[in-house]
Amino acid sequence: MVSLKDISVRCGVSVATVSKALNGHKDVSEATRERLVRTAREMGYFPNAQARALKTNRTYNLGVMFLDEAGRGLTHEFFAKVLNSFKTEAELAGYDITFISNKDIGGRHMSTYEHCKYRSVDGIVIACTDFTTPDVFEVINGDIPVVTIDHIFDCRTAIVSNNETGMERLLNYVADCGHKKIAYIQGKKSAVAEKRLAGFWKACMNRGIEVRPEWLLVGDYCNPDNTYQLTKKLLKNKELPTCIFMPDDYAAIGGLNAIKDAGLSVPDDISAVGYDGIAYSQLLSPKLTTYTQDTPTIGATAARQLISLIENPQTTFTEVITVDGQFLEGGSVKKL
Amino acid sequence: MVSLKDISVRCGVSVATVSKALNGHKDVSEATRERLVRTAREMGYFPNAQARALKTNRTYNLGVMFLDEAGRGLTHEFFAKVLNSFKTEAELAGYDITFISNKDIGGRHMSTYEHCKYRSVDGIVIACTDFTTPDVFEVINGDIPVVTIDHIFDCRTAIVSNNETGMERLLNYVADCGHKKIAYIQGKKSAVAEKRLAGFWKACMNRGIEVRPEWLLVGDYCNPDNTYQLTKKLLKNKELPTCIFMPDDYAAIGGLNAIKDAGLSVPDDISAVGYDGIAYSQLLSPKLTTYTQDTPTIGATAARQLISLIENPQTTFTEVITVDGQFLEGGSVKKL
DNA sequence: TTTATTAACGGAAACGTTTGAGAAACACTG
DNA sequence: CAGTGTTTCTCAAACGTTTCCGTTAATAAA
Repeated sequence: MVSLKDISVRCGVSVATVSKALNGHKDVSEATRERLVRTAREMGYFPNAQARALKTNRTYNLGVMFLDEAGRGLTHEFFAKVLNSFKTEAELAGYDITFISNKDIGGRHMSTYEHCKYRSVDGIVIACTDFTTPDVFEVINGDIPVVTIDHIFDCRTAIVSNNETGMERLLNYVADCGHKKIAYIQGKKSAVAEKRLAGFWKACMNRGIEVRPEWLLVGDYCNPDNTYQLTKKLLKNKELPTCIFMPDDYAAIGGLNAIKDAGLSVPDDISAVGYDGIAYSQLLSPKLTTYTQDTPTIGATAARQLISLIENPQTTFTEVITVDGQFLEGGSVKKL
Repeated sequence: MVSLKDISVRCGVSVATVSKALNGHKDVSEATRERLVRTAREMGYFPNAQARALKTNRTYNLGVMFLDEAGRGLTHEFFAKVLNSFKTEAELAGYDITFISNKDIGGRHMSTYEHCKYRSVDGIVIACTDFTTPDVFEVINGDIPVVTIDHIFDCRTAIVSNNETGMERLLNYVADCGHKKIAYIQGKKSAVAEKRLAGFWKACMNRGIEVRPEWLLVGDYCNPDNTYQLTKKLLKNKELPTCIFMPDDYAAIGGLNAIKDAGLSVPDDISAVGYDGIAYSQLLSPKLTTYTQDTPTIGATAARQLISLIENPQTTFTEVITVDGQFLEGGSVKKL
């Protein structure tokens, strides 16, 4: 690989001058800068990322902390989509991304935060299903810039999906369709689950809809089997709800199967809604009525905020940014 | 961060000795090694990855080149699953992964290979839908260890799914069920598509099944809309096939919808099979009969091979490793 | 006792950058 | 013309490692 030194000997200047010219410093004449930049290009020069990082403590690497209890990781569609847009936006600014996690390296255990230090990432984005682990706390309390997704910590920037208003929107639609007997299967205890439940309650109050405790179940996100079981249980009640809120689109598939297996049909006998707006949901028939999370914006915003935090530490304030999703009308809710 | 120097002053030895002790060199006494290792642990020492890389030209970073024409990236389930197991296996050996691609950084365009050089990755895994791009060739012809997934280059290790025998297995099952009139929608031109088609032809020959040209269509992988259209077209034929081979499970959803929209039912009126064995396929009703690709093994094998190539360049030979999948019987094929 | 060998450790250069402190040259001010 | 600035460039140290080579002391061989 061609180094600064190679360019400097070719052009008869010092290494320092080449470095400054390429980095746009002021104390180098326009003529020599132009000459140096040109030969650098001709010789196919690229800065050595390691050497640069060693000097500047800036790696142009962003750490990505993705963790879900099921261990689906990248297979989790929400994560995958957010990561995809995060990555795209980060690369636009010259950053690459590195997955960080706790791991054993050379017999020595390394926490996630230690992993970050080891790799010297410039910033970290956290998107976990569980934000209460020691690993998360260690990162949050560390001195590396952090943005979190769908969870709010004090003094840290957070990008959150509008889970509360999204769920309100969904319920209002269902109520508009004339439904009054509504069941709700929520995902596992988490900030997201609480926000959605809050939106559900709030909207029910507003619309004068009674929320029956026996129709309020706690299950898992992204777990069709679990939702299948819970839906089955729900359908054993004396009085059936006319509409079921599924934890999310993917889990909903299990719920829909349970309804079908019970000899009922969607939406004629019973209606259902999901959450997320994943691609699959629109391939079902009927299409699932759901609320799409704006994953492209969430990921891109997270990247922009994180990079701003890194590059302008003094002028960037930690804040909570809410990203609105979009209601998606399918055919899974019957108009009564 | 605590450095080798910090440890050396604390213990009253030279930096060189600390380095050697921690790296398990022979010329340091057992007593001092033990002492140094202990205090290193106490002081929370971790090697500085940049400095080490600068000296050794080893970053313990593996480059991942994922590219599909649709730009789905991580959202592509096959890629996501392979990457997941690749990552897990790599981390076990102390490697992290970096996504590599061609990009513009600081006004200067960087090819994928240049990106690799810039980041000094130790090895590269390529999993693309299109292996004929200049970017791929540049990487293949470069001097960094490479393994490819589902595509074979001369003198490069490849991990390939058993697309040919997998498809044979699938056709044999369908033939066993009594089907003789079979349609086949293949994915876009690629090594994978060719292998599968070869398996299909071969098995048809063996079973004495006639392959009619009007039942042989070329479409896209992972594109339900496209498969919907093609299936619709297929169903307009005078004589209908009794079974349709869809490009893959995900695309199959579109195909199944087309069948349903034509007023036909699966498998009573027409049978269908997919390929891949994605989770979603088993949530359909009827469950899709398909052939599961062993993504965990593919990813893990790729990682192990790549690391072996890096760490034992002399004893590791480039080879083609075939990973077998598994036939998955659903209910989408009618027994005639 | 002398010599050769080995074990344990230190010195110092090197990897490719960045950057503050200075130096040389020149132009301006009063 | 002395002093002051400005522009443009070089020097050299530093970042944290690794590794070759040299040194010392101790031990084994002769």
